[in-house]
Amino acid sequence: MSRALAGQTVRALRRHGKFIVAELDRGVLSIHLGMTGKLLFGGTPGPYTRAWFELDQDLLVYDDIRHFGRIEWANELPSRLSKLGPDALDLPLQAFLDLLKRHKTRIKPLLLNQGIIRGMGNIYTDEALFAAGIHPRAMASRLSRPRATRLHSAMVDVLTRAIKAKGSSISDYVDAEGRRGSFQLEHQVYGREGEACHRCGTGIRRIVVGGRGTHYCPKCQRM
DNA sequence: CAGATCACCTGCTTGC
DNA sequence: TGCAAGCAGGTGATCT
Repeated sequence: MSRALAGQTVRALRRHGKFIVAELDRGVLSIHLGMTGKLLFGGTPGPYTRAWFELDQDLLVYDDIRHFGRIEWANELPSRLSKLGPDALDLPLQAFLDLLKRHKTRIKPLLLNQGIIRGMGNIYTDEALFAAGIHPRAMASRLSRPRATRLHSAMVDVLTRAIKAKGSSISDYVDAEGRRGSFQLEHQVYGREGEACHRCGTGIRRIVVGGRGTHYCPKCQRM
C-alpha cells in the first residue's frame, strides 16, 4: 500500500457512518477504528502502532490495541461501505419511521445494524433509547408514531451533543490531537449499572441485548 | 430471517 | 498475592 499512496494528495476527508474516508488523487482510503483504534497527528510509533502515514508536516500514526480496526485502499468507495444504510444524522423523520415499520426486530439491534442505519454505536444507542424512554427490547415495528418520533429526535440530539463533546473517553479514546472526549460525563445510563437514574432515582440495570451489554432504567424505559 | 453464538485481539478489573 | 473469569467503544461468519 505504501508504494501506491506515496506522493498522493488528500483531496477530501469525510465521515461515512463510523468510517473515515479520505479521497486521494487516485483511489479512496477508508479507515474504521474498531474499538481501540486511534489516529494520532504527530504521534510516535509504539508497541501498538499498526500503520503510519508520512504527511507533509507530521507523522499520522495509527495505533490499535485490539486489532479490530481496518484500513483499506481501493479504487473507489468499497461496496461494503456504499451498501450501508442511511446515516443516522442525515435521515429524515418520515424515512426513519418507514424504516422502523419495515423491520421485525428489537429496536436496539436495529439501531446498531449498520446495514439499516449507519453511525450508531453501543453507547449512543443506549443513551438515545433512555432519552426517548424506550426499552431496548421493544419491537421496532410496533413503536407508536409519537415514541418513534421521540427516538428520532433523541438519536440526532445524542449524536450531535456527543460529537460536540468530542466523543466518550471511557478508558483511552483520544482524538487525532490526543485529546480526550468529555461526553462520558453526560452519560445517563451507559456504564452506570447500579447507580441511580438521574430522572427517577431507580437503579440503572445492565442486561444483554443482541449480544451487547445494554444499560437502561427499568422505570423510565418501557416496552 | 431474526437471533444466538462464536471468532477475532489485548488489557484492565473483579472476585475468590 | 495470584490467577481465572468477565468485561470492553465493532463487525462478520455460521448455525438454528
